[in-house]
Amino acid sequence: MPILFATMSRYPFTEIEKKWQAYWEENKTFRVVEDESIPREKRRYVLDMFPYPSSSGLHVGHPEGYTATDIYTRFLRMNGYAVLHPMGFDSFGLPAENYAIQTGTHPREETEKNIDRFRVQIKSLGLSYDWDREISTHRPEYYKWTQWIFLILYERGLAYMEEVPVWYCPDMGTVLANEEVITTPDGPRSERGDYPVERKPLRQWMLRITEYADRLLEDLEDLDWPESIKAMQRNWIGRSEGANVRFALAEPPSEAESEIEVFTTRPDTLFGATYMVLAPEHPLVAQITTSGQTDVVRNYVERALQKSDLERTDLAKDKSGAFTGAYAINPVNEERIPIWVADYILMSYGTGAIMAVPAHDERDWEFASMYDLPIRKVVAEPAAEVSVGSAEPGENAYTGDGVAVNSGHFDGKDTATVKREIVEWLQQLGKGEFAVNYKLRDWIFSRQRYWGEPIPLVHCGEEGQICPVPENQLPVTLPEVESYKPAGTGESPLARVEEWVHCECPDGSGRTGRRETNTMPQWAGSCWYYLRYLDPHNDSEFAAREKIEYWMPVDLYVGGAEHAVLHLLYARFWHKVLFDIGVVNTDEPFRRLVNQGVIMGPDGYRMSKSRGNVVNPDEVVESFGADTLRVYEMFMGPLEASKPWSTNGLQGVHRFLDRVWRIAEREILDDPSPSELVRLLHKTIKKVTSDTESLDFNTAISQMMIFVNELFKQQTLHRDIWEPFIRLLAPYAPHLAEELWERAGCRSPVSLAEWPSYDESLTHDDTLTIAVQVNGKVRAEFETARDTGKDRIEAQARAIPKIQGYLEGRTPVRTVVVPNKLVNFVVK
RNA sequence: GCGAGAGUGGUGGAAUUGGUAGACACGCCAGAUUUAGGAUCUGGUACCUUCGGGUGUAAGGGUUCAAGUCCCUUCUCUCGCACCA
Repeated sequence: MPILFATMSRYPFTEIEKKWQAYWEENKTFRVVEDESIPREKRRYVLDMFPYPSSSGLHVGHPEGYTATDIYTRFLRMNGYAVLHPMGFDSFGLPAENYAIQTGTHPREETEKNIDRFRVQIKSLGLSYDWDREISTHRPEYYKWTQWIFLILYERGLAYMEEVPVWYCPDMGTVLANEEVITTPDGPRSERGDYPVERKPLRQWMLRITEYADRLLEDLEDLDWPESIKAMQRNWIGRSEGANVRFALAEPPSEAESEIEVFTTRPDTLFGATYMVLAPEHPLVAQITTSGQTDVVRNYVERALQKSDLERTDLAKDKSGAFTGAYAINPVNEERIPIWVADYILMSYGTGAIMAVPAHDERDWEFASMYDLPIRKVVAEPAAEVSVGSAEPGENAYTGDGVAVNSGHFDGKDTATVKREIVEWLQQLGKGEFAVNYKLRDWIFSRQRYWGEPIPLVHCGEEGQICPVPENQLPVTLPEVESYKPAGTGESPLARVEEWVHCECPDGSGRTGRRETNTMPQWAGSCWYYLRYLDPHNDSEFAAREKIEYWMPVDLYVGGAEHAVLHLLYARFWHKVLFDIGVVNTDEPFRRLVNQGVIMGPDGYRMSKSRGNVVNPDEVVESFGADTLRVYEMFMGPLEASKPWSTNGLQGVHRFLDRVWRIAEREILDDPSPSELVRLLHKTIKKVTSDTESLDFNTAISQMMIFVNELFKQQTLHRDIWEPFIRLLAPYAPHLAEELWERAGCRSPVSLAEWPSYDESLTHDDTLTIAVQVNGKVRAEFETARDTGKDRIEAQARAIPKIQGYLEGRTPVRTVVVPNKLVNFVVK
């Protein structure tokens, strides 16, 4: 299916675009320096999510966000702002390494090649970046500071090593974070590369992001971010309040293991706990299982551990479990309740054990029904009569709030009160306390890969004491290796480079040490890149304090929603750590966030190579020009909406720019334009100004089209409207605007010209149309002067013969007059 | 199931604080130009109509002089999370 068609254009866009790109580059038109004479409120930091330089090059999704920020940046610049608008590359990552494993070429080679190609492509779009600030995360000058930040985390106890069950990918030979694993019909797989992954306990570097959970949650409040993204982050952090409660074992296997601790959000239902459940991985399972139940339990646990996560978490499947033979004592009523093991309880959440209250939890209800366990109602629905007789379980679990029943001296109290009082009581008994739990886990930070930042630590001496590499020895650079394949031992390829691994301990003791061979995940470099742009060539600091003060925080951050949780949460976490040690000036990095929508293929499906519906921006630039691509992508619809690509729509935009070109072929006259056109210009300036400011680019373009259509109908062209129009067009179609500006004899570049202003009085028409309604239906219209008085308008409306016909013989009820809009006669 | 967002012509989409629904663009129709096609230009284009008008913003109800916009109920779609105790 041909996506592009040849076009007969008389507008020499290729020539124009090359010319002005060269001009901007030579003159460093968009270079920005910290100038203290520019007041704070006239500085802006407008940021794009930097790309991973993949081998397939730019796709049409990239120009969407990049054009949006570019238009906004150019607009601000023309309005006298100093704007920091940088670009760089997130250049560590798996695809380059996988390619290296296959071909033997150094990932750096492939990466640099891709970066060069990306840079050319990005420049061909006429984006106004300050290229002097370009960064790439794989360069030692950059990752020196990524390592430096890691050491801060390490020194503050936020990085630690632990043996954890992790997702291990045999094909890639590496560990992945939970977030990098996706559930598929074929079981859990890696997000990147789509390889199967499995659970395996391994020693890993972890980052204590959970320590920041509350702040990451609370500080979302004040951010100007899409509600959906905030919701996703809240959900991911998953804070829930409740209590930890300890149940004594009826027959403890040992002194040390005499109780089971559970987390519950419903301590008020404690009297309804009729059994307990342990996760199959729970360490107590083996200890407490009675001899008679050993075989059953062992079989069950083995089966459960072999299940993929999908099987285990499939909601549709029936619950399963096994009785351990052991009993626990409910602390509130001394009741003996059975302890089961079941895989609907996850070891990774809470304490890996629960008290089951089947009457008030759907999952427990289902399980209890299946295994015929007792169900006791302890919360009566508020509407129901609270009596002993109504305290029988219904058809389903009742999970709402209500009034306590069957709960000893708590009977009759409402859920909120019981929650509080029961925990206070448990506290006195030493059996429990209030507790908060999070879904958020600590971040598994190490990867057994080559193409990432080496973790700058050395394991020294016999005991393997860990010594950080001091700042003056950073960066710890990647050694050359013979093979990029993982060591196969669960270690990275770096482990095989003996001369690199063996080193002197950096503490100066002369001991020998072994370098940490794990590398950081791809997220590391992108956690702080927005700070490096501030001061990209500084080799004594990650960024100078004055420069941070000058620009931060980021005023507008635009990128895809796919980074809603991971990148944005990690970056916020690192930023808060940097804030805590006092090296950045704000506790949040990105004040305002906007997600551009996905551009779908012309067939309405997500673009993919296999579907063959991928639109290549290079081809669009070649056939229609970068300005057409820019304006079209912005004209498609609201920035945040996902929308399908349309080649016809693209041609429509091209036609618009071509018309502008043909208007420019007229002789420019210095006498004034017809007043109607001047009015239209002022309306256009007003609308384009406010729409550009609010990122409503589609409607701004529509207004420019209206203006051009009108101007096109005129036979003449006057300077008084043409120059302001070119300036309006400049952020959108910068190449064309530069060319027209030069041809109009103005001083280049228009990119740095002043944004046009408008005269409010010229944005309104002198006469306008008033609609006349009878009982809310429009029956007539008439023209009248602007701001005509209410009485006069009503009289004019009443004088219309047709309206008289409607009013005759009817009783007037009231008349509503909205000045400059309408008259509504209400009659009976 | 939970959370977030969205339903407007043949299509993408416009519509200040409630105030003439469908801007702009695509597509389509007619005409001009052209040897023809393409390109370009002009005009038309929500639906129904007995040409008076009537009906229309997912469906139903409500508030109001007036509802795409506010409220309630239902349905559908997209995205995210998903046995989180």
